[in-house]
Amino acid sequence: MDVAADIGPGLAKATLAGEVDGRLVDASFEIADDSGLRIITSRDEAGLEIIRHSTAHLLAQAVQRVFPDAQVTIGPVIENGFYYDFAYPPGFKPEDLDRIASEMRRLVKDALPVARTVMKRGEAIQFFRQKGEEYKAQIIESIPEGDELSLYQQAEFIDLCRGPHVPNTSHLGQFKLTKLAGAYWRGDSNNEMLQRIYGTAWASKKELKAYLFRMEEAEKRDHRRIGRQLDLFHFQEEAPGMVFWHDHGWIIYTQVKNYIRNRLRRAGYQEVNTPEIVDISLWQKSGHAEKFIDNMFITEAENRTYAIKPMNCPCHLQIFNQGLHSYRDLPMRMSEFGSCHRNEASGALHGLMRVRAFTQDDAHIFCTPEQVQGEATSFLSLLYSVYRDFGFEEVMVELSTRPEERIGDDSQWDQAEQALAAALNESGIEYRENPGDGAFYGPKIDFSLKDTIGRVWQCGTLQLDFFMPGRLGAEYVTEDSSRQTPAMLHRAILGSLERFIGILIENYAGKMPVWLAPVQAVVLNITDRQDERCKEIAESLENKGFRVDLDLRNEKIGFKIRHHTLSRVPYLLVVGDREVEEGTVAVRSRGGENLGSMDLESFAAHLKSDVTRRGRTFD
RNA sequence: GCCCACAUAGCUCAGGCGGUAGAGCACUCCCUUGGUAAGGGAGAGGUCACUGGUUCGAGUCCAGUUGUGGGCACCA
Repeated sequence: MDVAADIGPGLAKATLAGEVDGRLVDASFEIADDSGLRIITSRDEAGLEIIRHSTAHLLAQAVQRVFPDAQVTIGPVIENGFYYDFAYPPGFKPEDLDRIASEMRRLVKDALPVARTVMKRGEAIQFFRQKGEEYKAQIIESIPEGDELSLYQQAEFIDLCRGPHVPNTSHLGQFKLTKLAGAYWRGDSNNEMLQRIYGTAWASKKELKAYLFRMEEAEKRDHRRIGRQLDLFHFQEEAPGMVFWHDHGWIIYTQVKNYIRNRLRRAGYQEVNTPEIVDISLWQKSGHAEKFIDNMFITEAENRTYAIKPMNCPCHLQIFNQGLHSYRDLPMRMSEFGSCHRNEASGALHGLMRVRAFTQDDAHIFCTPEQVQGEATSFLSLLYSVYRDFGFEEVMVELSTRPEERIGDDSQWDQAEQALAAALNESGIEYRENPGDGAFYGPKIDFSLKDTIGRVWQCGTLQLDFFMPGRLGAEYVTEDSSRQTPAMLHRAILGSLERFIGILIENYAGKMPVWLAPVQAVVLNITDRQDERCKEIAESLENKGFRVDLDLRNEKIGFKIRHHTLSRVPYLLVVGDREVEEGTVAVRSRGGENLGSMDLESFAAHLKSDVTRRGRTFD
C-alpha cells in the first residue's frame, strides 16, 4: 500500500509525504509494511520544506507557460521560501511577476497530480536536451554516473529533482513572489547571468500574512532609515560608501570605540596607530597588492606610488620589527582602531554594512607556535563576552579552510587549521566548516550577526597566519639564542565599527541601551515658569557625566513627549510647577511608563545604574 | 563589476496623452502658558540627480553618466 492509504480520510488528505525508516518519501511511495512510517503534513518542518520546494516547481511550470522560451535551471528551498533561476535572455520585467503568480494560482486550482518517475542518467540527459533544456542537461551531466535519477511531472512540466513533492498542486497556494534578481549560472561571474525569481511560501494564509507583516515591520528597523530619522549619519554622492557621521551617531560610535578600547587594554593589548598611506612596495611584499590591487585606492606623490591602507597587518609588523624581541616578550598583542579604505565593487555597497572607508577594531597577536591555541581560546572568550555586552546571543560561527589561491605549504595549513578547530572545540563553540574560504595567508574563524531582515554579516574574525611574519621579516630570539619567526593571529571582535553599529541600530530598532544612547534624558518644561529650574537640572546631570538635552520650546507637553519618544530618548524628565515646588522631576521611560516623581539624586542614581548595565536591555 | 528597478522641497510622497511644479511632516514668525505620543494661524523653501538628444516647448520621451535599492559575484 502507499503511504497515504489506510490512515483515515482526514489524515490522508493532509498527507504531503512520508518518512519511512528516517527517509523522506512521496505520499505515493510503496511500503512493504507500516514499520517506521511517519506521516508528514504541512505542520511538520519537513512538510513546509516540501511545500516550498513544490512551489518552486510550480513557479517554473508557470514561467514556462507564460514564457515558453525560458529554460529552467535550479530552484532550491531557502529560508522562508524558495527561488528558481531561469535562462531567459530578454529578461523578466517586474510586472511579469503578477502574470506568473496568476498562472501559478490557476495551476493550484487545477490540482495537478505530481508524479515521480525514474530515468537513467544518459537517458535523462538526452530527454532534457531534446526538450531544449540545455542547462538541465548540463546539471545532469555533472551528476556522477550510475545513480538513477528521479523526475517529477505535473501536467506538461517535468523537472529533475530528488523530491519528495506534494501529491498534487492543490496543497500549494500560500505564496508570494517577492523579488526579481540576476544571478550567475553556477554562481560564477564568468558565466552568463540568469533571471532569478524569489518567493516565500507557507502552509497557511495566516502564516503567509504573518511573515509578510514581519518583513514590513523589519524594514522599519533598517539602519539607513533609522539613521536618517535619528540624525545619526548620512551618505552622499561625492563619497560613495563613506559615512558622514553626525553628532548623535558619532556619540554611539565613540561609546562603542571606548568600550572596546577598555576591554582590550584589560585583556593585555597595547594600542598603536599607523599611517594611512603607505608605499605600494610594502603591499607588494605582504602579497596584498598582488591579490587585491583592484580594490585598493592608490595615490601618487613626487613620483612615488602609495596605497591608502586597506588593512593594518603589514604596519603592525613594522612596529614589531623595531628592535629585537625575546621569546619573553611574547605573546605581544597589538591593537589599532585602524582606519582602512577599500575600493569595494559599487554593487557591494550597502549602508553602514559594506562601506569603502571603515575602522576596524583590529589587533595582531605575535606569539610562539606553542602559544597559538591558548591565545585563540582566550580571544574566543573575550569575543563572546563583548557580544553579550552588546546584547547579541545568536552568533554564527564558520571555520574557513585553505583556499585554492594561497601561500605556504600544506603541512603548515594542516597545523593552522587544526589549531583553530581545537580552540573552537575546547571552548565548546558550535561551528560550520567552510572549506576553501580561508584567507590567502591562513585559515580563519568568522563570527557573523544577522541584520533585521535576516541577512548575515561577518563581524568578528580570528585568522591564523604562519606566513606574513616571515614575508615581512619578523623574528624573535628563542631560549637558545636562535632566531625564530613568530606566529601571528589577526583578529577583530566588532570587525568594522561601521557595520557593527549598523547591526546594533537594527537590533535595537534605534532604542539604544542607555550606555550607548546619544541623549540619555531630556528635561521638559510645562510652561516657561519652569525654565530656570529645568536648566539647573540639565546642568546638574551633565556635571555628573550624563548626556542630557533641554527642551524649553513653546509647545505643549504632549507634543514634546511625542517628539522625544520618536527620537528614542530613554528618559523624559517633566518639570511643571508641582515639581519645582517639590524639588523633583516626573520621570517617563522610553517605553511610556510613568516612573513617578523623584528627587534629582534618586533619578541620577537610577540613570547611573542603567548606564553601567550591559547585555540585553531591549525595551 | 553584472541583472532589474528607482532618483521631484530637509523627510515621506502626488504630479493620465509633453504646455515652465504640489501635499503632509519638519523649518521660520505670530497667537496660545497648555501636565505625559501631534493646539491654531501665517510664511519661507525646488537648476524636478547630472550631461546630451528629440520637440515650438521636457519633471514627463530617448541615450549616456552618477548615485541609491533588491539580488548575484566579490569581501585581505
